[in-house]
Amino acid sequence: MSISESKPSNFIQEAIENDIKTNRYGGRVHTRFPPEPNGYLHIGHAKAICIDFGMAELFGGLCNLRFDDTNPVKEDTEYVDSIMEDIRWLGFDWEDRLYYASDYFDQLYEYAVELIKKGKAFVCDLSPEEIRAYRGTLTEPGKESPYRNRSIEENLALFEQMKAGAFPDGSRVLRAKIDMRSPNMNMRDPVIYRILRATHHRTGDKWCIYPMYDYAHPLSDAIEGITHSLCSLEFEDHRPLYDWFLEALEIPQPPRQIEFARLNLTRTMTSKRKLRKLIEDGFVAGWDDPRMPTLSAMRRRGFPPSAIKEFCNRVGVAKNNSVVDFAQLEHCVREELNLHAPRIMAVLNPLRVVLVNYPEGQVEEFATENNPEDPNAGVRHVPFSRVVYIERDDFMEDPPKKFFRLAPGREVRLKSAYYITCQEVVKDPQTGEIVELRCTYDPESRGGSTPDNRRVRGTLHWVSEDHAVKAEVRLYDHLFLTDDPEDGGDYLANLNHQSVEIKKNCLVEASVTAAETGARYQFLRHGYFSVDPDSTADELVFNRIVSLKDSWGKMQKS
RNA sequence: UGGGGAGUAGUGAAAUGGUAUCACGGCAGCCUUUGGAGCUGCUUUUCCAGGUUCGAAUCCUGGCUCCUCAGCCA
Repeated sequence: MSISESKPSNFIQEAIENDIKTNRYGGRVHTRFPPEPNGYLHIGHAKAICIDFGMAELFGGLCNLRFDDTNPVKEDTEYVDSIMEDIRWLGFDWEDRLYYASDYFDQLYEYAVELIKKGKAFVCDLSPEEIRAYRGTLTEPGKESPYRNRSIEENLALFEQMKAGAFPDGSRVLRAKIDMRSPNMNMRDPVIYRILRATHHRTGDKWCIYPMYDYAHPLSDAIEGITHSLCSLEFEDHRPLYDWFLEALEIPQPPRQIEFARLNLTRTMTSKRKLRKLIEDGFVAGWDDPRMPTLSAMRRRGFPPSAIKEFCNRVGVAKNNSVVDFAQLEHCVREELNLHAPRIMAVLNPLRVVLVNYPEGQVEEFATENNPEDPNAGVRHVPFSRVVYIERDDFMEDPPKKFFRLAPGREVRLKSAYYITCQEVVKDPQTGEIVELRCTYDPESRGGSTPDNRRVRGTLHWVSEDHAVKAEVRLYDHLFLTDDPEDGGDYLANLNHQSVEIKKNCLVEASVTAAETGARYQFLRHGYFSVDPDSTADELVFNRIVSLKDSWGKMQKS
């Protein structure tokens, strides 16, 4: 099956197909992903990346990475590196096509001179406040600047002086001469160059004038030979301006801007300012705290990049503002990990179990499958002995009807090992807390089944006391309690104060001691976990990526 | 209230004048050496009102609701 058949079609794909059919760009498809290096990429960017690179891939075209760095006061090279890392992690490749809008500053300046010569741009001396006042409102037309009809020669001279640093910051701008009466605010003689003395992360102090996005973007696209410039919906009413620059400068085969709705997720906030506040207030540890919606956080948490890509494919491409259920993402993560994550046994809340009739000092090894979904994953051997630990939640002294696990007098299976029956519950005389279970095992049930084929309802995971290793496990939950973090108007009020639970004394199978950072496992009956970089030679630290679906847990809640 | 967009099950998407389809979620059942996974079934939809048509989610007219634009941000 080809890629185009496995994905539902969308309007952008159709538009590109049509352009190919009509030979609009000589059959070429060339897109670009244009981040501003002013912050970390988040899950919303992942959708844009998948669309930009994905469309090019689908049609055998190319996608450039271009940093849209036209505002030096906001941008930093620190972000450049993290953005590249995130895109690569998602599995996309811009090959040798790494560009910066700042690479084009000279060319962009020449284009501006050309606009002036064509009488399509002018230097305006109005202050920012005056420009705002002259712009008019949504319902009233704007007024033309008194500087609008300067001669070409004067504009040329002034613009050159702007570039040369003759004027203070903010004192003058270069504006496109379009239409102050346009109902589209973007066409009311927009500013295209401003004076700004700031050190640029790439061009240093070479420039004291910088182009605006609306001007730099279409021309950067044109310079790179971009055919389809895909962006989000809020740029829809910038499109006439995008086209205006290309037409004014008589760009042949001008690129075409197509807008799509950005991704929103339930229980997720992507506002840079608000996320920063969560960090500053110490609510999360940083931009890569596994609860954050950034790609670096998702990577640390253990989300497989393929799951994120699959998720982006599934949510589709459309023009309506939407909010996708986080469960959809979790589903993609589980689907991927179910197929590929090796299984191990880990006990998060250990309860000691002594098998009273099992010989002291004896150790057996039981073969158990690494992944029942993947026959090629093989088996491993787990050690078993007289004292094991099971999950505290897997025992109840006075169990309700549908509890299929261990209880006094009841028999259950220890996965791949033996059937055991609970004979005695040992409690702390002071607190009444259950400290130990004394059970018998059935030697006939070796490997987990008996000759008489009798059934047991429950199968528990376990670890051997003498062989298990201690680990820290971090259980994550959503950062917000409400689907919409802004519900009620205050996102801080909706914060989930139990969004992380750190469990210090977990016991995991010795087979994972050598696990590398980032390795992903399924902890049997719990969920999927990855090795956090906080792990040391002495102790592994695991992040819960996502839990397994838990029908027992669900029953208990209702 | 000017301009630009968008309205299809709870959520996201498809259907391009011809049986409203898919995924997620929820619910029920089957199966199970993971209460996982898998399988089966159910759940539930074209913003409203007119019109054109044998036939409308799709075309036309009018309305409603939501998003978006008044940075020398991107």
